[in-house]
Amino acid sequence: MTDKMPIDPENPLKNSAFSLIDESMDDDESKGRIRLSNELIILAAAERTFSRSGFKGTTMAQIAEAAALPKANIHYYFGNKQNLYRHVLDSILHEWLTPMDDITPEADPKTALEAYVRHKMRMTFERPDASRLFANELLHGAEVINPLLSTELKNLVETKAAVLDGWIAAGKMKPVDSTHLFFSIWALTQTYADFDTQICAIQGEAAHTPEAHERATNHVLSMIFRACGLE
Amino acid sequence: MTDKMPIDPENPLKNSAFSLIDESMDDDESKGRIRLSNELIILAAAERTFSRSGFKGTTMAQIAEAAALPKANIHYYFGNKQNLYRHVLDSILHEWLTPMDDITPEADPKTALEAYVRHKMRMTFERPDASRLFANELLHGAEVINPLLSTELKNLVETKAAVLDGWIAAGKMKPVDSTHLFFSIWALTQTYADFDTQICAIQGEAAHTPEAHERATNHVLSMIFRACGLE
DNA sequence: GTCTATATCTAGATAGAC
DNA sequence: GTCTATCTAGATATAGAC
Repeated sequence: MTDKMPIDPENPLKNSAFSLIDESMDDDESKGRIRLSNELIILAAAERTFSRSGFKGTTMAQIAEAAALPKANIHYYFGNKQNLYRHVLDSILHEWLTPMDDITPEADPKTALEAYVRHKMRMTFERPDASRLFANELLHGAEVINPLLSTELKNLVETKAAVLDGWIAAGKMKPVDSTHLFFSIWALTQTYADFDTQICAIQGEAAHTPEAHERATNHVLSMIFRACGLE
Repeated sequence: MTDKMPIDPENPLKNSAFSLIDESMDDDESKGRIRLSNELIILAAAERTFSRSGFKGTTMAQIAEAAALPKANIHYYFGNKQNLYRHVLDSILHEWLTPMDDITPEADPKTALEAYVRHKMRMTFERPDASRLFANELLHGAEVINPLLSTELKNLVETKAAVLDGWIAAGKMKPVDSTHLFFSIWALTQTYADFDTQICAIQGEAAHTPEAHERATNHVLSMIFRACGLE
């Protein structure tokens, strides 16, 4: 399974079932070129800033500075802080909840799990801010995304856990608690973004080199494979 | 290894090497009974409130309400918000960084790791607010505790990783990346507190029953044992 | 030692000139 | 469509009565 193809943050599976935004005014045609470009700049700046300081900890002035735009423009484009936050979360959600697609009854367990874990690790290293923003939202009760978690995510996990149970029943892998295995995969992978501070404190700046990323990926893969008796 | 003995939040290993507080005015004798009692009430209220809403998201008024004391009293006892936060973090740190003591060269790998994992899982379920507060601090760059992480914690992990490497060299367990194994244990255990919202969304309120706690503990133990070839 | 009343400051939001 | 100047709400912190 390749580890090369980078993830394009600007193309998160349009028309996904997951969305926090009410009016689907996503048709880019109706927006001016400048507006569209500025919105993307603001969203990127907001993701970085919210990620570092949380919702309350972030000020509109900080976002404006990060976007190199006057503060009032942020309000002009997104109305208020809450609404901007929802848009940022929405742009992350698609990517976060979709890479499980590889896990199907017909797939080979080792190949499918490796693809999934590698996908999660790549997201962790390429978009750590997105991971931390999502983590922060969960950590504080997920007021905004809870509705989506208990419907879409719940269904998704139940479906995929059933696939794992099928593999186990067919003797293709060792018995594991399939639902908890997903919690474990999320925990093992996302910790490299969410608690990067701690990892850096222990390993130093070297934790950010490609070699360190590969070492981490191999470790996590090994954990999952051993858990499933796949090596 | 027993899973029964509860952790006493009011007795976190006095005289530990880890501390964020400058003046060691911890000698309880010099403080009035009322002051001491009120300080504990405030610290507990602050832990809950900071945990739910983060540092900026928490207001002194919320803490005062949770402590059932007038707002001005919080300032009277702790001076300002920052200082109160440091005290709360300090009271958590001891517990967080010490339960690795069981991991010594002489110990049996399976017994020692099981004790450590069970200890972490118990803390996760008994003091989820403390776990989330710590997670939040890391997530946002650990401005307050970074100094301690890159000294005390770094040393601790290096020492304990060497113990694991010794076990591996002695053929007592399968080769693993010992440093990353600690990251994995922390991630696997703390996820049940930090991302409880997500787990609840998937498993429902049943996630909070003793049976669910046991199921989670067994799953995590199994993950670690299989990773180390200990079952 | 306790708490009410208040000063001060910060940040979200907007009016209105350009 | 852009941005300066300003309003207002709400939070930290404290002065001073009890």
